[in-house]
This record gives sequence, C-alpha cells and structure tokens, in this order.
Amino acid sequence: MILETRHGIAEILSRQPLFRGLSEAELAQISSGCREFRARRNDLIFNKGDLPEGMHVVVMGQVKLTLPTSQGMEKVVHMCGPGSTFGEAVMFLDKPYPVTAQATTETLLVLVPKRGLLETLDSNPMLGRKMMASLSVRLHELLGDMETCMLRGSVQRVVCFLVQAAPNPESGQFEIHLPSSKQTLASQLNLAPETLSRVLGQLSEARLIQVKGRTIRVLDRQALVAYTA
Amino acid sequence: MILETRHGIAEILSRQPLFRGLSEAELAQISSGCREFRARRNDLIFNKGDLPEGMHVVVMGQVKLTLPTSQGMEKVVHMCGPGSTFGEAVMFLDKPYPVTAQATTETLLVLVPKRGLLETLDSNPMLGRKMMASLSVRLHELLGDMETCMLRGSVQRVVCFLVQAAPNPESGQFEIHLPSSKQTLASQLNLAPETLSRVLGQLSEARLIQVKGRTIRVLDRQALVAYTA
DNA sequence: TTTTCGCCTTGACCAAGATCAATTGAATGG
DNA sequence: CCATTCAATTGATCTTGGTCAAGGCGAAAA
Repeated sequence: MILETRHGIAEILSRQPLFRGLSEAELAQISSGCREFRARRNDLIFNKGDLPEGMHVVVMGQVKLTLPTSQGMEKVVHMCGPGSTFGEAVMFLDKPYPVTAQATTETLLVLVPKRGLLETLDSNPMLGRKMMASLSVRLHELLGDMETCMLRGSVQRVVCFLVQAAPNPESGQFEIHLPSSKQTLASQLNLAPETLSRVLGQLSEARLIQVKGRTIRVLDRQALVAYTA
Repeated sequence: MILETRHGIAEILSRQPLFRGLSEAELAQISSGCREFRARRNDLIFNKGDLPEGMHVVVMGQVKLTLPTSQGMEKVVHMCGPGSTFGEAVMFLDKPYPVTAQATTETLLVLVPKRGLLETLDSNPMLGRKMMASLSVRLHELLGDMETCMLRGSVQRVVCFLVQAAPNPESGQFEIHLPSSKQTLASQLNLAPETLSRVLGQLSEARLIQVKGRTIRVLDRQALVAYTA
C-alpha cells in the first residue's frame, strides 16, 4: 500500500472531518507541533497507563483500542478507521490513557499535541462544537457497544451487530464486509472466537445469513431480528 | 426531605461545578429558558428514544440511567448524584436519548435547554473546556464500567467495584456506603442479584469484608485484590 | 508446486452463573 | 403495634458459553 507523504500535515488535517472549515492560520497553529507517525501491523501506538501526548488522527490504516485483561488477553473496545480520531478525551483530563492502541495494518497517523489545539479551541467556537460533537459520538458509540455486549445470549449479540452494521437501515437484504478478523469481532462482542463461529454457523444453517470469509450477506433482516433461540 | 425552592435557578446553577465561574450575564442567558423539575421515586425523567430537550442537572436526589433489555428488564448504566449532569451528549447530536432516566429518590432537577447553553458556549471558551472535560470524564467512567463488567468472574467484578469505591486510595481498611440498592449494584455489575449476594457472602466468609445493610467495610484491601477463587 | 503459518471451524467437556422457588429480614403505613 | 410490601438471602437445578484439543482451509512464501 502506498502511503501519502507529499502533502504537508496541515493539508492532511484539513481533509479530516474534525478540522474541516478551519482557517489557514488555525490549521497552521494546530499543525505546528504535529508529528507524522507510521506504524506497521501490530505496532503499539501507546499502552494503557502511558502519559498522553495529544490526540491521534488516523489518516489511513486501522487502529484497535483494547483493554488488557488479567491473563494477558485483551478486550477490543473500538476500531478506528481513516478519518477517525482517538485520545481526544485525555487532553481534557490529566490522566493516563485508559486503553491501549495498536495498529492492525500499515497505518499513517498524525499526533496532534495538546497545546496548539487547546489554544485554537479557545478562539474558535466552531471547532469546540465539533470537538464536543466528536466526544458525544464516542460516548454514544460506547453506549451502543455496551448495550450490545450486555445483551443476554450470544446469538442476540451477533444479530445486534449485524443489524447495526447494515449500510441501508431499511433493506431486507444486504452485505457486510468485516473490517477486521473474526477473532477481533468476537472480542468486541465479548465472545470466545469459537462461540462466534458457532453462532454464525447456526444462523447460516437457519438460512438467515451467508458467510463467505469476511463477507456476510444478510438474507432476511426481519427474520434475523425475530430469531431468538 | 425538604427541597430547596427559595433560590432562583441562576443561583442554583451557579453552585454546580459545571457552571462555576460564569458571569451574571452568562448565567442569566443560560438559565432564562430553564425549567425546574421535581421527581419522586421511580418517576421517569425521559425514556430511551425520546427527543432531547436539553441537558439535565441533578440538584439533589439521585437519577439512574438505564438500558432496557428485551424482557422488560433493565441494565443500569450510571447513577447520577447531586451536582452531576446527564444528557449533555445529545445536545450536540440530533439523536434521541440513548438511555432511560428515572429518579430513585425524591429528586430536584433543572432542565437546561439547548439554545441558551449553545449560545453561551460560543462566547465563553472556558465553559467549553469544562463541557469537554465533563464529556471526557463520562467517557472514562464508561470505559471503566466496561472494564469492570467485562472482567471474567463475578468475584473479580465485585472486588473491582469495592476497590474503586475506596475513598482513600491507599488505606488498607475503609468503609463504603452504597448509594443505591444491591439490586441496582448487581445490575451495574451485570450480575444477578442472587449472585451478588452470594459473592458478598463468600467474601465475608473469607474475612475480607463485613457487610451490614448498605454499608460494606473492607478489612484487607491487599488480600481482597489478591483474592481470586 | 509444496510448505508453512495463521485463522477459522468443529467436537467434547465442564464450570460459572442464571433462574426458579421458598424464606427471612427490614422498612413503611395504617 | 401489627400488617403489608419490597429487598435480600439461601438452596437446588439447569443452561450457556468458555476451555481444551484436533483438524481444515487459505494465503503468502519457498
């Protein structure tokens, strides 16, 4: 994969949703202290407990945010794709990172340090709004994840995930391409990989979905949500 | 319980952490459209799915935020005590409430409508900071809850809760007074009430804690965290 | 092509915790 | 003061999903 390097950081940032619509001066202010950052598959970006340096923007690639468990295992909290940011929250609190961040592919990141961003934030209410919106979205996502994970029954969890991943919320049939391995998905749903495999098998058996590698086709949304056994 | 009514809303708000340090004018702007609001035990403040009217401030009493489950059950996401706010996130998103809010005691609330607050937010970066900090805190709390809930083993979850609820993070002995019923706590920890009861019994048996009603005394923090059986 | 290494699947087994049911205890109200 | 009601406990049983172990599939490398 070819990674962009020609463009300046300001230009890269200006293309990210969060920073769209900022003035040249503001972009310069923010990007002045930024560091571009490359990571390979499985490279650690930071560890839970590390002291935060700033906010991270995923330009391309993919980063997983995880919580380490007692036996060296990990629970995937969130996957960050291109355009998404992580580590915003720690900028406003003097606390260490509450999660570990690790690249799952060849990834290009920009580290936006606290200082410049907070300054711009003081002078630009619009950015503030976007920032709050961004934090709010995260909050809702997290709640959604919680909701899914707390559901009784492995089947319900998987069904919930499939339905929420639907591109068009109305169509009865649709196809999902998993952004990550089934292991990772299982971890997100708080399931053992074996259990996920079995559930998918069961749903296939019932002619509700078709699984081909990382592509899942939902055949009947109605029946799927109704399915509880 | 006697509820405060003499003071104006602006005055009440000025005593809340989020709004401390605002000018008279700003307080007036924010509080102009506010509604004071009383709720009794078990009164609904709003339902998951309702359209948000603004942000809520708990002046006194207690509110629980819950997710309804399939069989009419509920999962407690968060408890809001005096001084805390909820529903901030929805102001920045055009989405319905993701949780249900219900009073658990005689409660006094103030509803801060979106409009005035957003206006003040545009002119007062300091408030913006606080708002973002508040959102960030919530995000971290939620992550913490997730972490606790995802832990394998009911005992670990309870221990985790006890340790995190310690007033002084260093003392080996301390006392916790539960802010809510054990049922509610069980729900927060994603346990059946019966299981929580058994775990507490087990820990008492092992001379690690003493339970007397809603008061729990931790006798040996070290041994408690070490305890995994 | 063959090898190899991860990822996924499948089967058998087991334990943790949910559920059901019955009882006790505590708090509120007449 | 007793009655009623809700919260908490305790016991017995059963289901779910985690764990261990073995085998298959597919993609990248030799």
